[in-house]
Amino acid sequence: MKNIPDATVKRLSLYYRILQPLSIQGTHEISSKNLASLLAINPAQVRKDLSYFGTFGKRGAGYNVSQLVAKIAEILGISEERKVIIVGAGNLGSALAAYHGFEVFGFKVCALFDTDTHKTGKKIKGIPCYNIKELIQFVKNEKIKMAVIAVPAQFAQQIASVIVSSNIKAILNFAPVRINIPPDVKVNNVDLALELKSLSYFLKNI
Amino acid sequence: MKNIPDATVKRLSLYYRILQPLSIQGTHEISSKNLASLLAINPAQVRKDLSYFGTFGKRGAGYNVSQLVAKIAEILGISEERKVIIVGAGNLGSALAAYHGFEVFGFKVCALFDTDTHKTGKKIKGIPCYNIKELIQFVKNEKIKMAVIAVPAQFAQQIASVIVSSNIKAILNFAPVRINIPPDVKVNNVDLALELKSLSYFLKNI
DNA sequence: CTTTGTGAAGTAATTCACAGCC
DNA sequence: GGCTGTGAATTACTTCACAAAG
Repeated sequence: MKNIPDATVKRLSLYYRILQPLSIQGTHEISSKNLASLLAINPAQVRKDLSYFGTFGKRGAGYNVSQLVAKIAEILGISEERKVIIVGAGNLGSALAAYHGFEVFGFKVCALFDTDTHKTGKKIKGIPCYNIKELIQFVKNEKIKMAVIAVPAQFAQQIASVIVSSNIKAILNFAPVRINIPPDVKVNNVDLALELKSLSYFLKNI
Repeated sequence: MKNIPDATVKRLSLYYRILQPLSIQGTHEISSKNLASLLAINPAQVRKDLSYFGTFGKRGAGYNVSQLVAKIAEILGISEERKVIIVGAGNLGSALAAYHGFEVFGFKVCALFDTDTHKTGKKIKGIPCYNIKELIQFVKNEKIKMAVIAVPAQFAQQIASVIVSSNIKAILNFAPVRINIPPDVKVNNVDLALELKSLSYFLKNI
């Protein structure tokens, strides 16, 4: 497979989110123009993104919605449910545990991990919380493939190392530091303060 | 001012986050090479980013750390504290309210807004929660310039409209939908399910 | 010597524009 | 007529490479 831009993969998610409800409510076909206008992007962008993975459209008509939904689900690997663990059961971690956005889109939060003995051994928002010492075994038993880091910045690196040694290859990092990981592990960073700062810059320059 | 790439502005935040602690612990100077290696990026990138805003370095020596910290703070508009409101006092909203990452970087969460009368009129994690009807007046009185949207997808657009009519020009949107706003308003989207999906794609293609 | 600042070169992503098909 | 698929053109971003300065 060719090198697909990261931006393309993220847009596929957006397409899916638009198309899935349309498919359920019975919309048959959609043109790149219509889909693009729903996302305020360029129609050629939509066509090019899809063309990386094959040719799904009908000239003169557009794309079959339900076919396209199935195809994107397959491309993104969200046909089956993905199990996720969250490390850090503080404010952010437990909010994420309870966040329904994840399950709606096919991700199941299986467990929280923390070091605080006031939290471990209990359920938080319905999700069991374990000690971080149990992480590696749990990941192995439950065949977990994805982890979310929601610990304070100063612990992020050591947690990342534990996660990597558990053989997880995909990490969503909320800690406001860049973490060092082997090249075969993918990290997506969600950096809240950074987003606010970039807004702040915008405000300064209106 | 020329067109500064969005990526440059976001990197400035990263530079700031590295430099600020260095400045406090007394590091005098830093070269673009050193700074770049701390972020695993190219030294020329650092120099080019900074050069958009002026010439701050000393040839042969590098950059004065505390000067640079002050300069970046000024560029990003984080010299003064920025007041922020959060709309939506559910799991995510209240977690964000309690998230210390914001205040550490100079943002103060002044209020939460919700429609649920079980929440309004109370304090949540120490932050007062008001009814959304009071939003416009509050923003005016308190001179709020930034808002965070943490409501479910189906309400995001109408909340965005309220925020826009309150004359706020910068929005951080956590709802998993693209919201339509006038071109003079800046929206940064933080899309958690999207980040997970892009990880999922990565896992499929190892 | 070292390191900056920056035009020029090189990459990557997006958009155009049109041939080909319905 | 309408719309896709895609090479070509454009735009945006990154990296190189070197003159100028300490």
